[in-house]
Amino acid sequence: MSPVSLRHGILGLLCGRELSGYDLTREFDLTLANVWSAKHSQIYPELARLVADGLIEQVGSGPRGRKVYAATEAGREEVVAWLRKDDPGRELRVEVMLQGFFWWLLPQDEVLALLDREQQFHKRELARYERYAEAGEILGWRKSPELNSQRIMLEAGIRYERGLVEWVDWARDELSGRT
Amino acid sequence: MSPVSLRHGILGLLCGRELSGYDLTREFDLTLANVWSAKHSQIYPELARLVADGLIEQVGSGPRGRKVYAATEAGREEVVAWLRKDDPGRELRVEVMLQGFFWWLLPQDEVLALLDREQQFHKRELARYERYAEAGEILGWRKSPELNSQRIMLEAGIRYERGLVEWVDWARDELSGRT
DNA sequence: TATTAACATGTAAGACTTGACATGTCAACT
DNA sequence: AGTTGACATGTCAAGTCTTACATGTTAATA
Repeated sequence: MSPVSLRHGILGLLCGRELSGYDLTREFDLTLANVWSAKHSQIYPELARLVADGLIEQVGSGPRGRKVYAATEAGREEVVAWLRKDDPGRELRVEVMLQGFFWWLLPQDEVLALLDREQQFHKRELARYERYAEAGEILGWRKSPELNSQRIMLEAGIRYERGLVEWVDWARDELSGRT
Repeated sequence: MSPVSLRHGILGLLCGRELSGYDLTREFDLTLANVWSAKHSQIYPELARLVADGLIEQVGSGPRGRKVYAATEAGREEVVAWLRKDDPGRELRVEVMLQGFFWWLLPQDEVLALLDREQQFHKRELARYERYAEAGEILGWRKSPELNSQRIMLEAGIRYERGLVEWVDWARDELSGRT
């Protein structure tokens, strides 16, 4: 078997558009990386496997050896089956949150500094997402179903970041001996 | 090098309490799994490496071959250094969120059903966390700094789950052609 | 007293991911 | 004409994680 979610991520993107390995890499970096990251060193071999399995096919080529792929009918069916499967993974794996469990080992002022750092990070992410949402509002998310799904996931990101920004305020209060 | 975050997660727990491999496995399952999961098959070998590196030591034993460990001074320093490192990982890797990007491939009624499923899941998680928070409120989080850190991370979980529950409402609205 | 469930530790193969290595093309600028 | 940076594809070793295998003990219950 090949990397199951990565495989389906690639396949899903190729259901919407024709893309090269390079395009896919950028797509993962720019948008999907927020929930599932992948490097080109994983993507290229997977493309070869997907072709071998008849789930995608090369539909064109371009300068610099560029190869463009699209999902086959079998590929679309595979993605849909994946979307319908019973229990998709919901596990998180976030180092900084693991660290949080051990913050009590640091002096309080350092913890407060770390909380500031986290809040700044999440504020920046939030702003980035909101800019992106606004830009999309203008260009029109409703144009394509693909963009619509993207908008919905972007909203999840916005709420995630907003939640963490507010969480830091709460944590600061809690630490600084709020009554 | 050994699994860096796993190693520090174990080490962090052993800074607070004396625990066996079995205890650590349960601890990961019960609380840490929400941000970083680990199986016993990873934990036991890592314990051996940590002993070899002088970061923990066996401080006791019990029935059924139970071995109890605690962090050494060097181990504590290692954790603190880890907590102070510049950019801890913040990447997420959530299959169901990846799937969301491709929901447009399903008919709308199925997407609404999936959203329901997600909301139910997150409502249950939220309830579980809130029960846990309440229980802790009674028993007193402020008793130990370790519990205090745990409470702060629990709050992050509560806000995370609450955010996703509310996100589903938003998404439902968006899909069902809100004006 | 027999069975079951929880306790307890470990190993190994295979799956997945990362980071480094490796190579080469094309367009724009100096 | 030379340089730089973005485009573009690929491989490999090492690190990380999961699943299944493997074994044995202790306490509680039937």
